[in-house]
Amino acid sequence: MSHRCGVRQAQKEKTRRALLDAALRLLEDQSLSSLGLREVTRAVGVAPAAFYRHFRDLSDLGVALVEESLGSLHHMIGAILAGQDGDAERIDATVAAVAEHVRRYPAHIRFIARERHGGVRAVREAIAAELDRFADEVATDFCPRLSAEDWPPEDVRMLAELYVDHMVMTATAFLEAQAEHPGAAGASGAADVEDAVGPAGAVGPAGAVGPAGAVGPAGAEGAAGAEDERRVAATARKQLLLISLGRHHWRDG
Amino acid sequence: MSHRCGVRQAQKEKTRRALLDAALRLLEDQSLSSLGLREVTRAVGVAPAAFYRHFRDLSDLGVALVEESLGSLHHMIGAILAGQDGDAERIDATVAAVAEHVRRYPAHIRFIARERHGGVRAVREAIAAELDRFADEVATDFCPRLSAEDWPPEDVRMLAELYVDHMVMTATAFLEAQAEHPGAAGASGAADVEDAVGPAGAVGPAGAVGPAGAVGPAGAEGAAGAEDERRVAATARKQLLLISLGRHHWRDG
DNA sequence: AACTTCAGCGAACAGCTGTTTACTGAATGA
DNA sequence: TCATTCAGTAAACAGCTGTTCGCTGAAGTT
Repeated sequence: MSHRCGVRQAQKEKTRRALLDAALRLLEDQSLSSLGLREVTRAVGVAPAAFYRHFRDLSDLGVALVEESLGSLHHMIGAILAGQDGDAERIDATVAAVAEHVRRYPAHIRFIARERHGGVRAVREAIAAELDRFADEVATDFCPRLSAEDWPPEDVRMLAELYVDHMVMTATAFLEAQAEHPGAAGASGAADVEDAVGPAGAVGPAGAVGPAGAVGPAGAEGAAGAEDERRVAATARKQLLLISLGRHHWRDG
Repeated sequence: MSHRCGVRQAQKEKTRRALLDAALRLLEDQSLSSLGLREVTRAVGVAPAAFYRHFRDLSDLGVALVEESLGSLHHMIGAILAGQDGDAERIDATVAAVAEHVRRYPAHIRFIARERHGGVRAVREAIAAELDRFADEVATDFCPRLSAEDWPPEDVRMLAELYVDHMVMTATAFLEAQAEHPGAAGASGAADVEDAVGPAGAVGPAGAVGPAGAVGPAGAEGAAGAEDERRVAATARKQLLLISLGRHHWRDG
């Protein structure tokens, strides 16, 4: 038995992905501790027992979703901090990047916002650990600029945590602004779940239950939503500007 | 029928309180959307059907909890903003007040943190509305100082939102710091639930199930918890100081 | 004293939940 | 080619859920 074969592992990964995507979609309307195992398998079209081939628990699935959801954000932040432009420009780029990220993966950041203080301990701790790593990253990326001005490490850390928390806050504010006016989102991030059943491939009652697709009429009504979004962006920019202002005068006394 | 009688209304209010308290206690370990109606009535010791005499839904109970939880905070903030001391002193007083409030009513602010982005729409909206009122209050209390420096109202609002969000963040940080090391909390806020059964007063299986009291051994191990709490307080103070610094230089550039 | 109100009761309802069991049959490896 | 692995199946388990029903008896009213 070679440890990596191919077709078999690929099909398993396929239904694993389907389970994750289905759970993420169901979690837009409820929280993880109220999500049912059968609910997820029913949405995918597999037997309830199949779930245990991939996850021990629903909280296990939740932890996997955490790494996935914050992993995508992880890449974004590196690109932003690399931009060595002026103060205001970097702020603008940051806010724009967060806005686009929320527009592209709404379910991911909704999940993070909802479960950060949610009812499942393991997921809470996973999110906290990942956000801590985020703060580390921000701190080390800011350190070269700030240590030259005699910033003690603990103050750098304090600033980094403020930035990370503010980023999460801004992201959820964008989410709420967009949630009230659906608008037209691009790739919803969740691949189609059809024919992920597996080898046995019984026709079964898969997908016949109801909650398959059905995103909505998707009318062209992005007017009010765009305005709300712009208001959130303006507030976030000003808040970051104010923080930057305080940062520049931090070591004055 | 006089609209206020006495004994009858008082007993009804008594079990209503018991339901609210029991729900708040159960919500320390799970989120509202996973809380069961029977779970609450069982904890109080009443029949499931009795629930409907007081609330239409569990989300209805949730909205009631929101007003109660944030109402207590509402009083605190007025006292803080009344203190006209210097910048650093007001910050110290604020952080200390938040810390004590969290120590006194942990379940309240845990509920707010958990359900602010939770799975129940009505509760989310109630919390958002109440936090908006908070921001209004902060803005109008800060306005006399700032409008003298030509602050436009929208900038005042921006600052107020930053303060409110930071307060919520600080409160949840305190909560997590205390949650890891239980320590000895004062009044837990939840009155005893015993003999709130009602007129019929059947002996029944009330409280015999298990989750009645049992807070824990409550050993004297407040050392590590106090240190974490002090660290959170120090960070919060510095962040508020940095924001104040930015606020003073806002109208310069 | 007779009458009305109404908070709480017990019982029953259909429907759902997580988990275990023994099984099947395609992909894999010798 | 034959034996093995193992992702997925159907069925059954006990237990729980929200909600509705008619009833009871103390509190309140006239």
